[in-house]
Amino acid sequence: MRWEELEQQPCSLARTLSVVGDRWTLLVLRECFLGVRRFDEFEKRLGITRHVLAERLKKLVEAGVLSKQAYQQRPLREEYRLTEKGHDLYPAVLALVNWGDRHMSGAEGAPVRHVHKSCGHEVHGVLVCSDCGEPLLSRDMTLREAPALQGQLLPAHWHAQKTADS
Amino acid sequence: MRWEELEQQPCSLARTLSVVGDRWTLLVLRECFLGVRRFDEFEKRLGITRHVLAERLKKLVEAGVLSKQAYQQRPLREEYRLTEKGHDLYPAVLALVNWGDRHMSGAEGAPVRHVHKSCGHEVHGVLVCSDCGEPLLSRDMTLREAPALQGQLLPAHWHAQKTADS
DNA sequence: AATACTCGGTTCCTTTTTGGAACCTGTCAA
DNA sequence: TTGACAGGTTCCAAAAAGGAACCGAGTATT
Repeated sequence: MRWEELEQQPCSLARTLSVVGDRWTLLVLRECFLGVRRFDEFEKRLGITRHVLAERLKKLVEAGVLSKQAYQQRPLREEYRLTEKGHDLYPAVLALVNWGDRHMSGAEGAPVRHVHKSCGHEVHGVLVCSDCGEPLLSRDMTLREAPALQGQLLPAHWHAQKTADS
Repeated sequence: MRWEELEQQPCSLARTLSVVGDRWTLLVLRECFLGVRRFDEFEKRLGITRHVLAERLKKLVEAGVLSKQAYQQRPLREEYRLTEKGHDLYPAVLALVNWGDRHMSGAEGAPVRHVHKSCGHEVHGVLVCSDCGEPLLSRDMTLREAPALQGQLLPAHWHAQKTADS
C-alpha cells in the first residue's frame, strides 16, 4: 500500500493518518496548540528541516487543518492557524499525550501538566461514551460494518462473535 | 532532531510518537484491536511489506506494547498480543478514528461503526475532564511546566498569559 | 547608496528508510 | 520427494528525510 492510497481506504484510521500520520505532522500540530503560528518559530522549536516543514505545512493547509493568514503586507507575511477541523484534532493529540504522560514519563512525572480552566485542576482526558457517558474500553466495544461494505473490513473471526481484543 | 532523540525529549507527545509515530505502526495496532495476532494476517490485511512489518512488530514488543506468545510448539509459532500498555492506546486510536469518521468520510458515512455493548448504541468517544467530567476543549486548557523544566518548554508568549490556541 | 538582516521559503546533494521480490528454516501432509 | 505453511531475513532500487546553501521582497543600519 502506498501513502496516497491510504486516503482512499475504507478505514477512518487510515484516512486520518493520510493527513497526520507521519513523524513531524503531529509535532507541528502540538506547536499549533501551543500557539505557534510562524514558519521560523516552528523551525526553531522543533529542529525540523525547512524542507520538510514547508512540505508538511502545505499538506496541512491542503487538508484544511491549518489556514494561512496574512499578518502583514509589504512584505507579505503569512502565519498558520488551526481551522475548526484542526481544532477537532485536539482530543486525538491529547489522548496521545496522556499515554506518554502515563507510560513514558520518568520519576519527575509529565513534563507539561494540563490545567482545566473551568474547574481549576490538573487533569487528563478520559474517553467516554457519547451515549451513556461511561469510559470506553476496547473490550466493551463491538463493531459493525457500513451497509455497503459488509464482510470486507473485519477479520474473519469477527463474524463469529469475537470481542475486540480478546 | 533525529528519530531516536524523540524518546529523550521532554515532551509526552514526542515520546509517544517515538513508539507509535510512524505510518504503519498505528495501522498494525488497529489490527490488534480488531483481534489480529499473526504475522501473515497482518501482512494480508495491511499490504505492508514483510520487511517493515517484522521491524514494527519487533519495536512494539521492545516498547512493551505487544508481547509475543507461543500458540504452538514444533514448529514454534508465536503470535502478538496487546499488553496492558498496548490496551491503553485505545483512546488515542479511537480519537483518531473518530476524527476520520467526522472529517474524512464521504456520503456513506463511517466505514465501521462502534457499538458500545454496555449501552447498545452506536457511539463515538468524547474526551472529558478527569476531574469535572466536562468535555475538554483546547481553549479551556492552560499548561504548566514541570518544576524542573520551567521556562524551557512553552513558547515565549505563553508566559504572558496566552490561551492554548487563540 | 551600499550592506546586512528578516521571514518564508526553494534547490541541491547525501544518508536513511521503504517497497518489492526472492530466499531461508522447521515441520507436517500427500 | 515434493510441496505447503508460518514467520521471518536478505538484497537492491526507489522514495523520503537531513543538512546546508541560496533566493527574493522588503526593512533597517552605516
